[in-house]
Amino acid sequence: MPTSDIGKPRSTARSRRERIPREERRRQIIEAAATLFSRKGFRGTTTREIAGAVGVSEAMLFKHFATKEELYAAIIEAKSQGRRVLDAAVEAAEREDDAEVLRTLAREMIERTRADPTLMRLTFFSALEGHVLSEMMFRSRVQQLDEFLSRYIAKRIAGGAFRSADPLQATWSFFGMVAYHVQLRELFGQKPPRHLTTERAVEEMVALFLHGVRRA
Amino acid sequence: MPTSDIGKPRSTARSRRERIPREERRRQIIEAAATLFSRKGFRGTTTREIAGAVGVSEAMLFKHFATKEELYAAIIEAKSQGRRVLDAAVEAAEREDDAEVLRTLAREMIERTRADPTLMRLTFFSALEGHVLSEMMFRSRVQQLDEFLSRYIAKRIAGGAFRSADPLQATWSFFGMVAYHVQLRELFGQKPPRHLTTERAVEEMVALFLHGVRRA
DNA sequence: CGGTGTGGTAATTAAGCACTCACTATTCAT
DNA sequence: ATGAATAGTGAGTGCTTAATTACCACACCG
Repeated sequence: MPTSDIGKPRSTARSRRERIPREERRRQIIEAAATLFSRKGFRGTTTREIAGAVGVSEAMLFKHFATKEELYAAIIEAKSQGRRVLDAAVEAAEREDDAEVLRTLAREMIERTRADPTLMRLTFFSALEGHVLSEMMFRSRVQQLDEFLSRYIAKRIAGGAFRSADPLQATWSFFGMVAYHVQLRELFGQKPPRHLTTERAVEEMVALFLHGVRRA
Repeated sequence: MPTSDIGKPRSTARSRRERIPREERRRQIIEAAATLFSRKGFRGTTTREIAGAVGVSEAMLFKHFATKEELYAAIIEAKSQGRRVLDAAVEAAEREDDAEVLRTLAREMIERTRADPTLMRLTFFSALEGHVLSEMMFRSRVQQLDEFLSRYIAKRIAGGAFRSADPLQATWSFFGMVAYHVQLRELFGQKPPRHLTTERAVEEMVALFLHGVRRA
């Protein structure tokens, strides 16, 4: 690398200064930062890395976000804006098709997390790092699901289809099965035996929830 | 603060240089570091903080552990040495008291984590930060439980007491309920409604596992 | 064509980091 | 007592970090 041209003004080929509109750069930065934070945590990710990933100088980041903290907040806000998981389950709920309600919820949660584990990892990181925004993200994601399923279960109990039980605890139990399934695979890298496909696992969870394991 | 006595040898009151035997200091350091790592992660904790928490100079840490990484390894080793969770469950398993087996496991897991969340938090942090040792810790803690319960379930299926199901998936489903319960309370700070005591939650999990929720 | 706003950079700053070194104090066996 | 071990420290070292500054090139607008 020649040192002679240090400081010289350049207007030649290397000046690959792709001029990109404000909002799009912003999105690029948020996307790159989210990926990195989800992989290495807030503290484990440097602004230099983020800038590098976007292909832009560090100073550019700080034009968009005054502090690293502020960038983090922007990510949380962007990511917690996700579509509702339960659109598909609502229809099954109207038909009172228990198995299908559960199946749909489970499949949707598993599939989404596998497709993009960023959100899950970000959620755990924030919770562990004690970030103020953790609570917000967690609520927006989980609360609506809790309400939907526990309300459905309460209705089925009232209708006599389910035995008497605490609807909220039952909801948490089911989501617990699903969440743990996802954690084992996406977080702890535990690979299940070949015969235990996701399909199969979901069916077993649903069956367990509806019938239990004990005979008669 | 007078500057005149800088560098002067001191043998007076302030020289609170508690001389403590090697092994005990080592334990102190490990304990302090474990607490800090579990609160702020490996990357989020500085060697200065650790030293401060022990009440010792940073240089001292490095007399005991050549690198921060090495200190981390020592923690993992110390912490994964914990007694087996399942001693109490074994006896119930011999009597084939299904409910008691599950109840005991759940209670033990919940109680231990509540008493000292360090291990759980450390496990999540290592998994997220992609630490090599994460796997080790996770395995030593979880594997033996998986084996115990899935073997028990397999036996009960073979004996005709449980309906046919995948024993490993059933195990994960149950531990999922318990793990999620703990995570909600200890990690995400979700406080359950007053009537949902731990006792009650455990009973509901066990009942759900054994009978399911669907009537008849 | 000259100004002005804007997308961009390179170089810098101040603090913080893991880790080291030269040295001091305390213990304890002989 | 004395001296070899060992517990302990204060003051660095070199490097990395988040954040700042000063400056540059281009587009578009009158």
